[in-house]
Amino acid sequence: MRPSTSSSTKQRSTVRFRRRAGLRNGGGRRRVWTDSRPPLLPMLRQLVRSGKLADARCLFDATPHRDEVAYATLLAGYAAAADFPSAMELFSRLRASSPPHAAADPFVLSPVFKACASAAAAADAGILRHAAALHAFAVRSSAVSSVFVSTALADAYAKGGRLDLALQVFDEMPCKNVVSWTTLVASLARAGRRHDALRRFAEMRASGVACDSHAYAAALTACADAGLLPRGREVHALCAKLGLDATPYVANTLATLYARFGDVDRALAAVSRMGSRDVAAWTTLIASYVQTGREEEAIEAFVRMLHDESSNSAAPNEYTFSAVIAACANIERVCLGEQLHAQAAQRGLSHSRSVANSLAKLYARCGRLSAAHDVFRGSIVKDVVSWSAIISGYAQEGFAEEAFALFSEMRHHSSCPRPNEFTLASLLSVCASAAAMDAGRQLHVLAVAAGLEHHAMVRSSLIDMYGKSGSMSDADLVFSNRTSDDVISWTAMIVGHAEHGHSKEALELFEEMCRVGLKPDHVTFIGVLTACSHAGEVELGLKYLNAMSKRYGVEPSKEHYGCVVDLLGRAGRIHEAEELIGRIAANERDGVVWTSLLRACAARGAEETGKKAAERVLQAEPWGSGAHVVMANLYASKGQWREAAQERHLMKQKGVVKGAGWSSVEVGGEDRGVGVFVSGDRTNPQDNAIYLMLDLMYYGAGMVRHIPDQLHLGSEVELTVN
DNA sequence: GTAGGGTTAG
Repeated sequence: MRPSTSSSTKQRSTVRFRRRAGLRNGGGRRRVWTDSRPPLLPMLRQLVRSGKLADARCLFDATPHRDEVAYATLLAGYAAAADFPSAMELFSRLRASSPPHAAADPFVLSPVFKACASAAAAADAGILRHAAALHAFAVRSSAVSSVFVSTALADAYAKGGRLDLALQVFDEMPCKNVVSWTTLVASLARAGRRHDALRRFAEMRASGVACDSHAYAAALTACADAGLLPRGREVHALCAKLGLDATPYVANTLATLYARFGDVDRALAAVSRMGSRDVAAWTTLIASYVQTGREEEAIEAFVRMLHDESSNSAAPNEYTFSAVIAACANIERVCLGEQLHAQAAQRGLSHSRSVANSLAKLYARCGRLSAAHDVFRGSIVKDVVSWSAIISGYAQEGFAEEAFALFSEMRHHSSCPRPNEFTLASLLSVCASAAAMDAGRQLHVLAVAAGLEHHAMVRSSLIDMYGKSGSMSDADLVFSNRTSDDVISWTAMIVGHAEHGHSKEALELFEEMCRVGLKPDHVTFIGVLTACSHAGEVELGLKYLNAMSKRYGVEPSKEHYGCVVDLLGRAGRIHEAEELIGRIAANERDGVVWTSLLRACAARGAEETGKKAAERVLQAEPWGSGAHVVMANLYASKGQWREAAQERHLMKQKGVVKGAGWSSVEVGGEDRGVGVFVSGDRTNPQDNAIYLMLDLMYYGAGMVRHIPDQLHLGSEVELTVN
């Protein structure tokens, strides 16, 4: 081939690239092409492609004639290896040794920004200063008008947590193509602004840009994270039309979307559309099982994957370990979880953020908060998931103060992760169980500010929090303002009304929920049966219990039977209640249902059945004191003082101690907190003042009505304010 | 010789 031909082809293609890249003065400057180029490039390319960057660098350094193409090739290698320092060093050398236009070449600058983006994604906090300096250079040299350069720059800003700067770069792009649009969509979604991401996706389609599989994958991720199944279905239809639903990226995203909504069949169908199963596909499969409550199958799939590992290239990675450890967490198999912890450590994966996060969840879920805490404190980079995991761990164990302290620490942390729906939901659940509505309201404000108030997870937690704090009107306000429907929000409303004794509202909501096509779950039926119980609607309760499996496909569990046992017992239908207990699977029968029956017997003075129930309670919970107390009361109510005393004696003999009852109250003022009342506690420094106030209160109350003699509370109750 | 996407953890 004659050099002149080769050279002119090169120049034409360069001009074409510049036009496509949107460079303003596209063909304005010329490259100097040597007629007899040394065979540097093919060898360099080969070394870079096989990842031998050190060798590539030796070759590069040993070659006297190096043009921008050689620089760009090596820079691309550094970018792919996420080696920002090397990329920066090489770029600086080019700037120092060549005329300015060499460093301003989009082919050179783009990989430098890409390396920047990878470093930013790896939470390298110092990277933003470099990005800004390079940005300034790109503006001065006009390289920023290349869509390649500006896209990579915007991506670096977005991954470094400066979405504002990224958006600015996007806005100033002279032209956008499918890649820059996709970067924009993905950046917004990653920052938690999923609705904005979807708006931009719509804008992108309207602008006439042809979407590819990358674009659909980004949009589907936004749908899945925003909790928008219908939108996800629409996007699915769009990409299915183009046949893009079988590409691995899209298929995995689709599976995630459906699994997140509990539709394991569609999730599995999506995975099976892929030709071969790589690590990500295996991981998606395992994760789909986990998210749909099929943990055993998840673990089996993981084992199958390990068996395939030797013959296949699909070795589990950090994401896989995350998923399977999460499976162990859900079903509280801490021993298996520990083994996986060791396995991951052996493979050098235990310090990866995702593995650490699921380990924290595992230990927290299995009641080993200190182990969870160690994992959390031991992880070097913490993201919003790490914080949410540990906050949720404390929240689920009822440690409200610790949960809020961690939340405050998170908000003051240097990386300052934005709270998301998981963080808020965990904290709201703590507020709900502590009936701390003030804190709950503040979280509500935070949710609005973060644009998360319409997320199903947040909405249902808000409804639950207001309901449990006693304000059904606030719960109703949140519920009425909903922009989409989900089972959990409806259920929270039903349970809220049921627990407030608004049985009619609860049951009406239930019927309406079924009318709009939502499928009630087992929690919904707890609410329904509680409502029946509070209203004394025995027949209705029995009707719903029978309809559960027949009509709604929800198998009643011991909790449901327990509600109805309680209902029958309160109505005095003790025999039927006893019969119903017989319908609970023997291995599920626990002390709770027998306690319900026992209480009913006590209320009705049904001594014989009561004795039997008490026996069963004691069989199930030999350490418990409830049965003895109730039986003692039963005997006492019938004037059988000797039997009553015998029960008390029995308790003492067995060394059973009734745990101290406690209660809590929100304390306002400067140092807001939750005060805990506990019987027999003398730790409060202000106990004299508290005593005095209590005496005054009892005195006041005594003026109004007679205080029964057996309530010697004045001498027992003290107040502890934490 | 240049830019974007998937799987995970709460």
